[in-house]
Amino acid sequence: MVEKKQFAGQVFERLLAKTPEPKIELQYSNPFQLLVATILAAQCTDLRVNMVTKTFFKEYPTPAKIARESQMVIAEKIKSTGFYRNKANSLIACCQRLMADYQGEVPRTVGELEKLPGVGRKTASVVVSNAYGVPAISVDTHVKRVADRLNLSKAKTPEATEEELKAVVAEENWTVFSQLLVLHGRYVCVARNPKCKQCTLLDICPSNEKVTS
DNA sequence: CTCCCGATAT
DNA sequence: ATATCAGGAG
Repeated sequence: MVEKKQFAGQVFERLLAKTPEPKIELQYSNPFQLLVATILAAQCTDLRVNMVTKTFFKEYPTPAKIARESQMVIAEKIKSTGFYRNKANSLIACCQRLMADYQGEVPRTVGELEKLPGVGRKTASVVVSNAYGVPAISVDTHVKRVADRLNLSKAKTPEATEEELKAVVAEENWTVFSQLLVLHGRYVCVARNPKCKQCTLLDICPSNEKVTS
């Protein structure tokens, strides 16, 4: 446990040295936009979401309008993010709930957010940490993979990984740590051919010997 | 555990 | 042409 905390701290320091200000790549200018962008980001790259939201947010600046829109109309506009029917339904239902139960505001806790349609634990954590400054570790596919390769977690589920990471990282660093792992996973410790040669963690990574590139 | 889907890397 | 990417709901 103690060694694991030290190891996590070492990972944190090294990644932070490379990226002093790790920030989320989704573009948004308020909690509502971040919520919408993150719902659209399910199984989709942030880059593509940004292409869609750039115009989508001009047309739908608040939950009020989405809540009254038809599924087909929304679906058409978010099509390129994939799973567009599901996401359109989620978005509309989510905005209806925002209007009905939260005066159009985005709730400030993971618990409340998770109750919203289309919002799972990963999305809720992203919103709460980035929009409201609540410490959170959101375990997406990148965090899961990187934590796994670093043996920081051998958990099977994202929920379990989240708990293991929270146990070895100081709470005030949760959000930054989480974002560092996302960026590291997205650009260096990628799924297919991890770029180990240019990895700042190469010498301390338990998975380094198996890789060549 | 299966379904939902377009975009991009190979 | 096909494998892989990237979360949530039922």
